[in-house]
Amino acid sequence: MKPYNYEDIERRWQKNWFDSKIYESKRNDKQKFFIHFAYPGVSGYLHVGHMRGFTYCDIIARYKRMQGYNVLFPAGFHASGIPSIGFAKKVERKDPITINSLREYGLSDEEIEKLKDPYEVVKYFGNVYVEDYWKRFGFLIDYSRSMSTISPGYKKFIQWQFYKLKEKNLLVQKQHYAPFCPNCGPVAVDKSETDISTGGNAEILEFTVIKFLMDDGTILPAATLRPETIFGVTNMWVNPDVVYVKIKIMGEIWICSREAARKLNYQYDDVEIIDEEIPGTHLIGKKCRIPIVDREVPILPGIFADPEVATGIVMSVPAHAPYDYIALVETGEPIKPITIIDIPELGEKPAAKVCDELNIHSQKETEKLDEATDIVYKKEFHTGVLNDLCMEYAGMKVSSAKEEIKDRLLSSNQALTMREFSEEVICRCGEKVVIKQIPDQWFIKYSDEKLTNESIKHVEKMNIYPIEYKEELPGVLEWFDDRACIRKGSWLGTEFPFKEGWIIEPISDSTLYPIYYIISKYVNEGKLLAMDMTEKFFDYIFLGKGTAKDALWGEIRGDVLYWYPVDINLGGKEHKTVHFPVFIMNHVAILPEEMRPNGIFVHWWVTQKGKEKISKSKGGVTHIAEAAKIYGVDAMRLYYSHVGSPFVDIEWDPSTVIIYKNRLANLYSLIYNILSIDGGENKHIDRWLKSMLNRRIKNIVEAFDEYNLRVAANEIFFEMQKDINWYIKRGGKNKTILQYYVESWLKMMTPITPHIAEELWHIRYESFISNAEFPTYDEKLFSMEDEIKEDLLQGLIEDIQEILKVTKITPKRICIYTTPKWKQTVTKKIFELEGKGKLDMSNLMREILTDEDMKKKAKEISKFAGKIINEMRKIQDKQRYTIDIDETIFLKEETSYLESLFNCDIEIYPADSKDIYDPKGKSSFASPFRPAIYIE
RNA sequence: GCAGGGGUAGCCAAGUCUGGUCAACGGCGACAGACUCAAGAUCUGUUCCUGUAGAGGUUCAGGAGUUCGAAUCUCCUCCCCUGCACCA
Repeated sequence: MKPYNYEDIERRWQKNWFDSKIYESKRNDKQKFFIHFAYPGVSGYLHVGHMRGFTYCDIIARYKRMQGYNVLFPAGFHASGIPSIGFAKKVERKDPITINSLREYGLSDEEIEKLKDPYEVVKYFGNVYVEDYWKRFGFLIDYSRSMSTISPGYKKFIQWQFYKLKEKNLLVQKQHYAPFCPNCGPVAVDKSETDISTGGNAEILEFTVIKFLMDDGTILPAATLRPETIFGVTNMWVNPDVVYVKIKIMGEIWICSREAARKLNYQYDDVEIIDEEIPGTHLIGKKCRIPIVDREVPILPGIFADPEVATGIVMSVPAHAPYDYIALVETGEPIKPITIIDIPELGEKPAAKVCDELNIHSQKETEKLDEATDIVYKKEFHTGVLNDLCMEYAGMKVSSAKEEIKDRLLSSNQALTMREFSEEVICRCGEKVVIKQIPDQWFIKYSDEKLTNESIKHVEKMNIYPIEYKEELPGVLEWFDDRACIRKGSWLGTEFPFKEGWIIEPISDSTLYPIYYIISKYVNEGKLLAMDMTEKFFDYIFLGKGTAKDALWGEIRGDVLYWYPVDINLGGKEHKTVHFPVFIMNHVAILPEEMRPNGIFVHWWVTQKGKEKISKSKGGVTHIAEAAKIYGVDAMRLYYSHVGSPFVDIEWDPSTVIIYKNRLANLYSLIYNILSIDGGENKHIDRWLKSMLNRRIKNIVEAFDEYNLRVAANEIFFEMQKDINWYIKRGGKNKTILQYYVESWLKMMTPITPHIAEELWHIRYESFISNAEFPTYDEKLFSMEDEIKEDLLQGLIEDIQEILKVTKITPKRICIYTTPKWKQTVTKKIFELEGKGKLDMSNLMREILTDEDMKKKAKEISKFAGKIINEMRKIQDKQRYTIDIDETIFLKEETSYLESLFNCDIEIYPADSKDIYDPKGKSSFASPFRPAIYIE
C-alpha cells in the first residue's frame, strides 16, 4: 500500500485531468446539463468560506457528468463595479493590511506596484482564482470559456442587452437621489467604504419637511419622520446657540440651518441664501401656524435641535416624542402635551411614561432618549390608533395615517421631502457626502406589471432549492422595484449606450450572462472578435432573428439552442433578494420562453465561530492554498458537503476538518485492506452485502437527484463504511463481491472526493473514474430475507449487551430461545389479514383455530395476538413480517460468531421444543424476531 | 419598517413538507477498554434519568389544541439570525 500523501495525489490527478482536458464541454448528441455559480466579484483573496458554494457546484456537475449528461460548467469573474477599483485604491494609498496580504502571498514590490491599476487587479486575481482556488480544488470547470465582465466582447453583449430592454420599454428615466461628494462627484455608500472614510452603514431617510407659517409670511420648516403627529404639535424648537439663515427656495422664504440650506441646494433647484444671520434667539418667542390643524404655537428654545440634522428646526410633539417632552419639562413652560394616539400599553402620556421608566431628566441624555424614542415609535406605529383630535383621521391606524397625511401635505404644497443620511458620511477627500438629485436617472423598470407576472409564472416551473426560496420568490419579484442602472464616477463596467459618460452598474450587467459562456469560448479561441459582435449578431444567435452571416454564426446559434437554458444557477443566500430576481426577470424580458432558466440552488454561508464573518485575526485560515495544504482538498470537500445541509450556515472549525481528513486517511487504508482480502463465498452474508449495496445506491442516487448533498455524503462516507465493516466482521471475504463493492463505492465517492477516488481506482484501472458511469441499482438484488436475518442477529446482540450491562454478569453461558412455531404462525396471519384489510380478532381466531393443535392454546393465542396487533401500528415496513425465516437454523449457523463475540458458550433452543435447558422459564418470552435470552 | 430563516440532548447538527420504524442519523467532546515504550491515529463499548434481565420514566424554546398517537400538524407567546437595491 502506498502511503496516503494527499497533496501528491491531488496534484497528480489534477495535472492528469487538465492535461487531458476532460473538463472541456462540446456539443454532442447526449442530453446537456448547464450549471454555473454566480461568478465572484474581484475584490481580493478569497477564504475557505467562499469555497463552499463552488464545491457544491463541482459536486453536482461531476455527478451529472457521471450520470451521462453532457455537462457545461463554466466560470468567470464579475469585475465590474467598485471592488477592483477599491482594491487598486488601497494599494495606491499603501493600506497596510492590503500590502501585507499581498506580500504574504509572495508578491514582489514591483508586482504590488502594478496593482494600482484596477485592470491589473482583475487580471491578477482572475489568475489566482483559477489556478490557486478552482484548479487546486479539482473543479472540472470548462476553463476554455473563462471570461470577465470588463472584456470588450462582454461589453458588446451588455450593450445589446440594453438595446433589447429599451426596445421593450423597460428602460425609463425619472428623478433619483444618490450620494454625492461636492469634490469627487458620485460616491458609493457601502460597507467596504471604498469611496468614503466613514458612514458605510448609513441609510437614506426620507424626512417630511412641514411648512409652518410665521406672521410675516416666512416659513419655518420642521423636518419629521412622523408627519401624523402634526395634530399633537404644541410648539416649535429652535436652537438658541445656532445662527440660522434665510433662504429663498422655489419662490418661498424659509428659515433653516446653514447646513440644511447647503443640503437642500443639492436636492432642489433655485435655493439661494438671502440673509446670513438669523440667530436662533431672535426667533424664540415668536409664533407660527400649524398646517391642516391651523393652530398657532410658540417658538421655544431647544438645545437638542441639531443644525446638522435635516432643517435644524423641530416641531414639538411632547406627548409622543421623548425629546420634546424632556425639553418642555426643562424649559418650564406651562404647556400641556396633546395626546393624539391611543395606545393602551403606554397610557395617557406615552413619551412621559417611557421617559419616566428610563429615568431621563435632561435633553443631554441622548442615548437614553434615542432608546425611548425607539420604544414609543415602534409601539405607536404598530398598535397605535389616532384619536378624536385628529379630524377625519380619527380611528385610523398610525401606520396607514402616516402615509395619507404625508401625501396630503405634499400635494397641497404644505410640505416637501428632504433626504438625509441616518449617520454622517464622509468622503475619502474629507468632505461631507450629500444626497443629490439626479433629474433624469435611467432605471430598469422591474416594476413592470407584465414582466413581474410573467416572471412569477415562470418561477412555478423552475427547480429551486431549497423549496422555501421557491415559495419566497414570487413575493420578492412583486416587491422588486425599478432599479437605477447607470452611474458616473469611479466604476468599472460597460458604457451605457444611451447616455455618454455613464457606466452600467454591476447588478444590471450580471443578469443574462450565463449565455455569454456559450460564446466566450469562440472569443478565447480568437475566432470571434468584439467588433463582429453587432446587434444583428446577437439577435441572430440568441433570438434567431435574421440570417447567419457565416458558418461561425450558425455554429454559435447551434450551441445556444443546445446548451441554453441554464439548469442550475448556484449562489449564496446573499443573492436571494437581488441577483436571482434580476437574473430571472432579465431572462423573461429578453429571451424566449424555452430559454428561461430551469433552476436555482441557494447555499448558506460558512461563518467563524460565534456567527462572525471569517477573518484571519480571529484565527481562521484565510488562504485557500494554505488550507488545502493543511487539510487536503478532498477532506475540505467532504467537510463542506457533510458537516451541515447546504441550507444552514456552518461554522468553520479547523478541528472538525481534521476529523474529516483522518477519516479519509482511514478510508484509504481500509480500501487497500479490503482489496487484499482473498476468500471464497458465504451465500448469506454475500447476498446481504449485495442487497445493502443496491439499497445504498438507490438512496444515494435519490439524494443526489434532489441535490441532497449531505444525505448523499452521509450514505457514501458513513453508512457504506458501516456496512462493509459489518460484512467483514461477520466473516465475509468474497473477493469478487468485495472488488465489485469497492468499485461501486469509489465511483460514488468521486463527485465529492475525486482525488482519493481516482487514486484508488487506478490500483486496477487506467481510465479516469471521473469519466466513469455512476452506479445504478437493481431492485431484484434486494434480499429482504438476508437483511432480516442480519437485523435479527443485531437486535439479539444488542439485547444481550443490554442485559449484561444492567446485570453486570460476566457470562459463562448464554441460552437463546427462538420463537415457538405457533407465535410465528399467528404473527404471519395477523400481517396477512392486515394486508387484506380484514383484520379483527374474531376473523383471526376463526382462521387460526381451524388447526386442532392451536385450539389447545386458544387463550394464550388471543392474549399474544392482542399484543401483536397493538404493536403492529408502529411498524411501517410490514412486508418483512410476512417473510418466513427459520430463526433456529439461522442462529445455530451463527453460534460460533456469537461465541467469539461474547466469549462464552452459546446455546440455541426453539422455545417450543420439549428438551431444553431453561431454569428461569425465559423461553415463554420468545416471540418472532425477538428471541428470549437467559444468561448465567 | 418590509421580507425570510431558525430555536432538537454538553457542543455542532439530521429529522419537520409526507405524524407511528424517534430516546431521536452523523460528528465533536467526555468516560472506560484494546493497541502502543509513550503520544497521536485507529478499534470496541458507554454517554437524558432510573434499573442486577432485554424494561420503565421524562424530553425536541414555552403554552394551548387536533389525533388512538406529535420534535413533526394548528393557534398564541418568547428569543435568535439574515437580506433590503445603485454593495456584490
